[in-house]
Amino acid sequence: MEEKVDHAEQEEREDFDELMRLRMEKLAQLRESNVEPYGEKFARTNLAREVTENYAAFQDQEVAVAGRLMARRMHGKTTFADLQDLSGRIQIYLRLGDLGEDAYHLFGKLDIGDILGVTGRVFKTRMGEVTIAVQKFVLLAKSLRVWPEKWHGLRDVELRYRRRYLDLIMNPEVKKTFLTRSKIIHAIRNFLERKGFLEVETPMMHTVAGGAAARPFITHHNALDMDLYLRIAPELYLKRLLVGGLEKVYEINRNFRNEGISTRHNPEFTMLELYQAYADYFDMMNLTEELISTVAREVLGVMQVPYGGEVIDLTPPYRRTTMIEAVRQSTGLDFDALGDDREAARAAAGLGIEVEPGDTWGSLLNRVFEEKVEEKLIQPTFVFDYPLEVSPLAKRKKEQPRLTYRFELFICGREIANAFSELNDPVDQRIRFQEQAEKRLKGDEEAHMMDEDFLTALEYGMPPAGGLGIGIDRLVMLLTNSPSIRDVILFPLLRPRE
RNA sequence: GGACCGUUAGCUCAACUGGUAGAGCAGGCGACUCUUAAUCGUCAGGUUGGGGGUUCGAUUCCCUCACGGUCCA
Repeated sequence: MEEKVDHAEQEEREDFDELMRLRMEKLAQLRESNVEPYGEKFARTNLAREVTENYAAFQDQEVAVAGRLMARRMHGKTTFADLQDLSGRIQIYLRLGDLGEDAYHLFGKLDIGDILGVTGRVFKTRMGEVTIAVQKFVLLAKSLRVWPEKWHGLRDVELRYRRRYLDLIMNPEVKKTFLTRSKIIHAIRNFLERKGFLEVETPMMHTVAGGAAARPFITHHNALDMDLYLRIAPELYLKRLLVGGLEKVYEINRNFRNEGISTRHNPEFTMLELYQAYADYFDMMNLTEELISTVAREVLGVMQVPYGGEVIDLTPPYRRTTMIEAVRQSTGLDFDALGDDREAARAAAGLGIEVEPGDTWGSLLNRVFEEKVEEKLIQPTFVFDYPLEVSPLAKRKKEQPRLTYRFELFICGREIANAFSELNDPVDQRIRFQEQAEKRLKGDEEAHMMDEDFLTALEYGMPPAGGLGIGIDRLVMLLTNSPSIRDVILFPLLRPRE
């Protein structure tokens, strides 16, 4: 066999093994016989599933479908093969007599993974399978790589993430999960649209990383010669829009947090945040219930969803409890009865909680809740009235000033939503920032940064408002019964190979 | 960051207590005009993740590095 120039170049590639070399040779042979291996537009008439599911309508009709060659069964002068497109698979049937010597021989030279367009008449085989008797076919893209095995598919978790495109083809449930994810986000947008919320986009690159307790990623702007932070939350910009009179706004977009990776954390993740002027956190509870149950109904058609070993009932209303009450029920410890930080420290230590020097009544209440209660909240539960110290952007509770008008929603022991009556008192907000700044000075890298520009906005006057954040990835995990956040993010962050 | 588990052919997996690295699928060649994990024959395919050590001999035991998974922080 004569060496082709491009072929020789390709051979120098390290990952160019024997099997790929064979496919490159086929590619050269195709071009030699005037068959272009990378075709152009193909006018398909139907998706595979439309044809297989409506045989009565398609019987004896001519259809044109396109897809990837996933299996081939050759019997001398006839061949069966499976073509897979977005909708699913359909069997195709080719006969030497129908196609002629050249075309039939060409089909024999194709490989699993090649993308084809076929035209033919729909019929049913003796075994009852809806099949296209191909009259002509065209090669639309030659595949140079060997595809995973047809029966066991692609199992290797690392390869599934690194080559998600293979995962999507080989594992139908993966495609289903991401289609569901898309429907969920679509349903949320529709819901908020109906409620009169305006979708906005706020900066992803911040000069002050605010709105959450988290370490940011740092990047650099060359022309301005300054460091910028990838946002950890859009909160402070969305509230500026409340000052600007937009009244009901939301954003669904990425946040970036420079933290560890786990089954529940990816460094970039998708968050819904919304703000409604003249509302409070109880309005946000109602809205949260309505949103989640509406999405479940519209996307899944059911209110009971399996997750892990549990069945979660998303039918509103959800259980509501204060944090103090939740802690009392689980541990018997009543924080209402604890007078000061020292008493709280003694009581928390009695529960086996490790008490640190700077701990206060509020920080200990939060810690006891996180360590003793959170994981037990399997069915949807609103936990409200969070301690002041851990809620620097929430409005202080009038009759209990160590608490705030804040709640989180827990499902399957995980935080799904976080909301408050927004702090709109600029003087109080400044004090909260100053307290956070002190924590930063003491080495707490997750403490909030002082944001003068945001304070300026508050000083102009922000209407009282309810604000809500929902972690979209975690919601999708719940609604698709996915154990890892990597199962609902198409390209989760991985260290590069080699 | 820590603990544990994993990494063998393109893919999915074997290989006992340390003793010549195998199979299926995919691939090449051949046969076959309703198969569907098609079938039959035949051939080829390996730096056992990288490096080091112990040993007459290492996929196997030890150390180390890389990547991934699970749990914990």
